[in-house]
Amino acid sequence: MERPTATTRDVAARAGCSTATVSRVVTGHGPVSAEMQKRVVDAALDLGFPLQQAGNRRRPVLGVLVPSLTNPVFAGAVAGIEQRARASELSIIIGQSNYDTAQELSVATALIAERPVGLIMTVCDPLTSEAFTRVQRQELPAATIYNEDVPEGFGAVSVDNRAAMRRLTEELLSLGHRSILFVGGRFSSSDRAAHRYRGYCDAVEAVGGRPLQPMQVDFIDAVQDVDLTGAFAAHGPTAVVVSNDMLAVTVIASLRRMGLSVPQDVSVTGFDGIDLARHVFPRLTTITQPSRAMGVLAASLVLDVAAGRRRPQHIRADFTFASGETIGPAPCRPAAASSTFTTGNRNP
Amino acid sequence: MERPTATTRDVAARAGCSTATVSRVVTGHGPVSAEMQKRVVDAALDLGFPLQQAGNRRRPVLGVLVPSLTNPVFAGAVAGIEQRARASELSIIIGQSNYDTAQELSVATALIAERPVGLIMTVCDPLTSEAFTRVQRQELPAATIYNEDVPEGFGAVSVDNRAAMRRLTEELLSLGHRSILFVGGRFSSSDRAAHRYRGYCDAVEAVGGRPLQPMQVDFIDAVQDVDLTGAFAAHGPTAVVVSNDMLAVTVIASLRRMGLSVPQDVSVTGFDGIDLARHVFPRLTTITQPSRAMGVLAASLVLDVAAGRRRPQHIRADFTFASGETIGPAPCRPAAASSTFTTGNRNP
DNA sequence: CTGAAAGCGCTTACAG
DNA sequence: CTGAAAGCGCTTACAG
Repeated sequence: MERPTATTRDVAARAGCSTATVSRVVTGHGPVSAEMQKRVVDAALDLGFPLQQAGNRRRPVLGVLVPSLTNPVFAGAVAGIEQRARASELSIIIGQSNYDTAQELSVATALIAERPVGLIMTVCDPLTSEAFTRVQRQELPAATIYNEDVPEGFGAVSVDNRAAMRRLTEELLSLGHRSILFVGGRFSSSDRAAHRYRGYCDAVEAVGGRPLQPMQVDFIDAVQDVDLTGAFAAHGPTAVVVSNDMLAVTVIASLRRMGLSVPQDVSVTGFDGIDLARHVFPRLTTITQPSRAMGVLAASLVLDVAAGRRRPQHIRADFTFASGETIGPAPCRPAAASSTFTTGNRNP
Repeated sequence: MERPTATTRDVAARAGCSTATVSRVVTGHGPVSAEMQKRVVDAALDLGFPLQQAGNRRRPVLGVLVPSLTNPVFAGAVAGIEQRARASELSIIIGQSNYDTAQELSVATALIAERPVGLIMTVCDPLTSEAFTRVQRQELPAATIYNEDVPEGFGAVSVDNRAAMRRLTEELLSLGHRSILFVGGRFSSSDRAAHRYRGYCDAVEAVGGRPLQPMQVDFIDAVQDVDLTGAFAAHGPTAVVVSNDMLAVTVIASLRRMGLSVPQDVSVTGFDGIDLARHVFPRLTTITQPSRAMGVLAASLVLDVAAGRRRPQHIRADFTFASGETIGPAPCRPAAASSTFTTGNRNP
């Protein structure tokens, strides 16, 4: 894997010139005749001496750490980061944590070792993330994206998750729903889910209701079936607020399998606003985050900080309420009372 | 952005030792006392001298070039590549071409300049891609993923796109469909689409039919609406085979807007088998490619070639037919005859 | 435009 | 364990 790399001396010998001339060709600094240029380049290619078209030295890189690339929210942000990085002639290096704090730490360590110009990351939870504190210690220009509870002095780009989920829940309350279930990723793996749950609680408590316990789902990206029978038996919810679109689509499929139709029997909302949410039927009611733009913003911030042009700051991106077809008026009779469901529930 | 980096000499001065000792601490080679280790590390941190925990040198990298990260097919492959690369202590560097040959070339050039251990890429079309030939000239361990028509001696991982699309089309033919429309990305941006179209032709011609002209859509990833009115007016198809899942979901939404229901009025198939395709309603009938596994395979191949353990080879991954609910028997009366549609078509 | 030579940053046997 | 010194790969004023 490591062939003993040729040196400028080797190239000089083969090209019949001095190492100085080789160096001039390689760096692109200093005058070289076209003839000599060609001889040196040929010799370099023959010997496999690293000599790229323009700028043979590795470009500075920007490190990116996300939970998963297969969730379009993160892929969208990364796409934005890549676009912004490329505009500044930077490459991006990517690692995935798979929503796991141990992997998060090892990937962050590896990214730091690449000596990136800066780092952009979504960690499980900044309050507990070792990866996060390690990056802080490095005093590397860095910003989180999507995360909440990021300390001052560290960059951050996010929407107001709590307010956004409150908005969604209020929509359901105004449609008459009084038993609303929250389904999200495990809070220890996603501070976003935790904050969204708080927004749900805000809305429910504001009308004098009592929030239900959150249903936390283990997930990586392969969205499995979600077993909602227990929660439906216990609470008979007429609506489910789900903490992200991918999971919401799965929840809808699970409900359908339970014999419940959306939105007639149960209303469902998502969160993120991935492209597909707009095209599925029924169209998902959700909160849209400008993922790609948030990626661009985060990259710009980190690059500006790295260049000493700006202080790290917290940026709140605007979310929008994406009206869809997955919510409707609360049915008179809660879904849990439907025969399909209660029958199914008697079985172990 | 480029502060004049401190040298070993500076660190040595501050730590009160020789440059040799500094070098030993930095490289981790050679004996150093715990006391001295600490002094040098402190001095290095104070001066911002690059000195990471373990292995301060940049890890070798694997370059990855994909059309777009926001299409889950590519994100899935990249996730697999990242996983495999990490297992070998490599980082991955990523670039997107946005399905554009010019960007493809500039990104490829940038990736080559990073001196990667190897390169994995999906190009618009290997037969015409300058990026592809440039990588070939570099004699860098490399493999395409998803692409067809890759020359021998270059690695490749893909499913048999033509056979897979033939399989899908045959399914529709067996349901009685005789006017089937092919909708895909522009062939100049996607050799996959071109090959899939051939598979469609194979199936149609095998039953003595005449293939329709392909409808080629410009796309990046923000899947827009697809205007199918012209094609429906001209051919009155009872089925649409779409060259990827993302686009298929958009096509279904467009048909719905035209007042046509799937699969009652029109059958639709996708291609790729992205996670969401399994969960949307009606469940998409499609071909599933093992994207993540293909990413792992491609990464393994390139790493093996780089290590001299294997020759570049072409690997065909198995596709599976994913039965769904978006296809049904051909209706007696073609969809084009529906009143909604023909009326709309009279307007300019 | 080119090379000999000085120099820079880093590493590494060689002494002690 | 540590340093003085030699050395390596590369770059860059300095002559010509």
